Amino acid sequence: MATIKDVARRAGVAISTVSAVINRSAPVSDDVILRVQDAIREIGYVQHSAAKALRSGNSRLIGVIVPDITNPHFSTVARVAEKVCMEAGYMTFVYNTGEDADQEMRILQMMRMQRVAGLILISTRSDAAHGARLMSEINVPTVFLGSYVEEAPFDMITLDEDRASHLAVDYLLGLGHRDVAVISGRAGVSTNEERLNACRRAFAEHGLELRDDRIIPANFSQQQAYDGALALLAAKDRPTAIFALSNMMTIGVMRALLSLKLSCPGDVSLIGIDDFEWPEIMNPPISVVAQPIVAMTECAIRTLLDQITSKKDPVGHRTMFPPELIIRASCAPVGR
Amino acid sequence: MATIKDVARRAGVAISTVSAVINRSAPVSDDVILRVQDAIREIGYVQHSAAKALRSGNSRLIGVIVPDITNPHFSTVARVAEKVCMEAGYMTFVYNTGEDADQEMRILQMMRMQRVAGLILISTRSDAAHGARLMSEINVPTVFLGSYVEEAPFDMITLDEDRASHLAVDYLLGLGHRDVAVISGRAGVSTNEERLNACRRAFAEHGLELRDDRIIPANFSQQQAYDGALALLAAKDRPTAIFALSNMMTIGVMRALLSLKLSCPGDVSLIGIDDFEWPEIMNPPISVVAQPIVAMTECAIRTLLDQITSKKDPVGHRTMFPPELIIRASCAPVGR
DNA sequence: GTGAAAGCGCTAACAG
DNA sequence: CTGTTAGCGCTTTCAC
Repeated sequence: MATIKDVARRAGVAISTVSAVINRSAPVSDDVILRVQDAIREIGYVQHSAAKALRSGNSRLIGVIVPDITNPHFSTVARVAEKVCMEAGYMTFVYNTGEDADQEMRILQMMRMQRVAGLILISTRSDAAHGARLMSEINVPTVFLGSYVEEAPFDMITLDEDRASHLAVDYLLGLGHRDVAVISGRAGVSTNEERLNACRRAFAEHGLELRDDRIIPANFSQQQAYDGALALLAAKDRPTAIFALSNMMTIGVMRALLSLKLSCPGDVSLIGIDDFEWPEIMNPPISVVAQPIVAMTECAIRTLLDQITSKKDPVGHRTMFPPELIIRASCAPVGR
Repeated sequence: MATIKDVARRAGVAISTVSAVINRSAPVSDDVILRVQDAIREIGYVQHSAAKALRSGNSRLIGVIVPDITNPHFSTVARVAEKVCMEAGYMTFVYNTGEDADQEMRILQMMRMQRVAGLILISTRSDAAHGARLMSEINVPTVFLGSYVEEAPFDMITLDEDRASHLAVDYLLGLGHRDVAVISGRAGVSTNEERLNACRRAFAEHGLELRDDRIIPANFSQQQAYDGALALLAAKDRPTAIFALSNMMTIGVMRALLSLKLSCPGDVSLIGIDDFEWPEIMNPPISVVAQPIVAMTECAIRTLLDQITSKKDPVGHRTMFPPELIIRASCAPVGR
């Protein structure tokens, strides 16, 4: 492959001049710029990122770590991150943890080997012990997206989780539901804890209580939500409404409803957090509390890029985005 | 950041010894291995991929280029590629073309800058002119997944497209349908051309003809399929069945059916290529011709890794995977 | 404006 | 088995 040296020889200039032309890092006469550009085209020269990164100490690589790219929520994150980063001259490395903390650490290690300039992290756990491991493995600007981790004082971009749960619970209670079950995500993940605690608070504000046996843990997993909802709905004291704290779990509940031939919202009302791309083709079109994930991702990348550029330490600042209640056809007044 | 030099000093050995330990590239006494590993741990040394790549001429990077990661079909590709590559000690760069040929070229350029060791490519076009551009931009082992490109003699892993269309058309005709519309993908993409031509053949084999005005072009786009299906279905001579040549287009047709309040399969039968992850929550559960995308992706990566290792030129060999007809609730005998 | 030269962190060849 | 050394391709002083 052609090197910068070949370009210099071909254009009849010095190596440093070629570099100056490529990077616009020093003034060069128009005539020379043209000669160099011609030479580059003629011999098909392409910069060698690794060499550049090695010498300059800047990889211009951003790592994006998500639980599972197969979840539409996270593939949107990946797509937006790619776009915004590319516009800023960075490339993205998107990797999946599969919700596994060890895998997360392995990926972090790879990101370090690649000397990424920054990290967007959707972590697998939020506890302090995990934060400590994270801090020992991360030495670049990082921003948390959606969830955050104790003792890891990076900036974070999240949904207003409290408001998200309130929106759903208030809606359900307003419809007259009193026996509501909550399908909850992974214990120890901030997203889940905040949503769940907000549910408890929302019930309390109505003088009601969210009983522990009405909280069905499902680890953010579609399958576990299905299993949990199946057991819940097959019992004779089934709830009149279900609130699922994430998109995949909402799908799991829908499947349970369907396989039990229970009508929704006739027999049971259902609402979830996270919107779906084509809700109208679902049976039934589901009411949700949507999060503005595109805007959140853009904000996360911008925040990260800022931090990389400014080289100032993060302060653990949290930016919250407002959720939106979207009413479709999956909830009805109780006893209808 | 610590370098290999620091490790050597700390362990009291030569740099080359450290390298030998890290890469297992030369025999080293157990005692020394331990000392080196301790030193690595103590000072938190992490290999510098860029330096290693520069020196060794091997980036251990694989580029995966897909149309849109937001499409579940392609996010599965990304996920499987990541997994298989990681097991083989490679990292993946997943990038989206957005079905845009210029963007594809831009990505290819970036991949070249990164000196990727190989490429999995789902290209935006299949014509010879595009093939020529591709050949001038690609200088590493490459395998096409799903589609292929004329004049670009790389190995390819695809579905048995002929059989896929036959499965769907034979099924529909067997149900008595005679007026069937086909929602087709992007003209000039091999996948689409092959599926479409196979449709024509399948009709002919039944002594029927697939009229051109029953082929609705929709560029593999959900929105265009929706628009096309809306016009098609609003007309008074609407077809009794629709065959959509990809998952997103199937969704578009479903939305059109729903917004016109047409019953499926009561008024119109619908079948598509590509399976959905939770068909039961769709309204109605859709019958499809599924492709074994996980196995296909694994095969593509293995083929690529083989080629990288063996350093022998690709021969343009095509491996085809069998499609499977999955009957659910979206097709009924005509006139029911 | 241009050119020479040092060196980023690493591998691999070679001499001990 | 260990140590020395020459670059991989590039950026970046610094002298001209």
